[in-house]
Amino acid sequence: MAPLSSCDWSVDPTVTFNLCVFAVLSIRGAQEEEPPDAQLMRLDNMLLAEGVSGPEKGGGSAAAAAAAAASGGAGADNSAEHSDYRAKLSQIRQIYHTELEKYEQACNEFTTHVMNLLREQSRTRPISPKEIERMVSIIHRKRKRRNFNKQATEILNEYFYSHLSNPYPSEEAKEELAKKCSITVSQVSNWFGNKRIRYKKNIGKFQEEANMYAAKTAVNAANVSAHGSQANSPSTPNSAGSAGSFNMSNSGDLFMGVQSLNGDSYQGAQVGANVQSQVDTLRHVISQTGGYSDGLAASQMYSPQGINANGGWQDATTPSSVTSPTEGPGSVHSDTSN
DNA sequence: AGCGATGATTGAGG
DNA sequence: CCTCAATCATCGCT
Repeated sequence: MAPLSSCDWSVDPTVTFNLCVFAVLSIRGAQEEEPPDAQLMRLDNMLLAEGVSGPEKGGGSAAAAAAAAASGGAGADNSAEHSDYRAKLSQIRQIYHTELEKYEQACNEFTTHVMNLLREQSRTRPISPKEIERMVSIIHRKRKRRNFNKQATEILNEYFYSHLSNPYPSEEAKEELAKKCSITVSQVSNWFGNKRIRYKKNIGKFQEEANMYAAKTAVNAANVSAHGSQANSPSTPNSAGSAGSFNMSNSGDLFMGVQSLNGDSYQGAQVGANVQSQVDTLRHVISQTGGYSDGLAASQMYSPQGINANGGWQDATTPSSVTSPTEGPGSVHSDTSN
């Protein structure tokens, strides 16, 4: 909260830089923009249809005024009310647009300032155009937490649960996930970090979810490898976001994750493990959904095998570390670096 | 308003 | 730099 105020535009650019980005972005409470999310799109459309394409609460002076106007104008005579409303609306619209203009101008100013800083920095260290571009895109994005949309969450969950034995996506995988979910790689990292911890903390709570995604993954996999019968995909459109597109290259994870609880032990049988895992998963899920799945018993069913007593994921060999350094230095948390 | 869920941040440890 | 763990801040539902 507070540290933002300590933004100093004249110190070492390297440090100052990010601070300033944050400062400016949070100071201006202007428009909520760039909603990758359907609900916001709807809201935007609504406002558009209303004639005031604008912000919601908070910085939305226009919106507030609109509300005031609406309630104030009500109760009057019909025709008078009408013209009154219209006048106020246009007023609001005007205000909105001037504010918007101001905002954009400030935004541009800041952007050029940032670019100047970057140019300055480029004297001491190499700065790629890509980096500059990224910065600019950061500036133009509103920073406020938003839940990921359903599809993104589904994609992430599918990956998580199908790699339950080692839920550490490589840099590459992260990038792919990020692309699919329309979020940044850092967000993917955050998500997995949170997920791992929260899952581990309360496995029982996630049982249902785990089963659900296991089933889903199994079904998808089954569809994909549906004995080569192409074009026979049943009504499941299997939209771009579904796990199928992950190649299931590693469905062995799912295999391990699920089956070791039955004591079955085709451990080494890698041949056809793909299909085997699907069958297993389905069987498991069926037995779960079909009968007595209760929290306690369930909590032993799934992943625990992957987690050791220390609370680690047994083989914490994090492959993500130095796998494909597409991204050089400066890869921090949060989209600051993206 | 209260509350749980969830995305982001921070600090420690490797 | 990554992960974990704790924590914060906001969302979204009731």
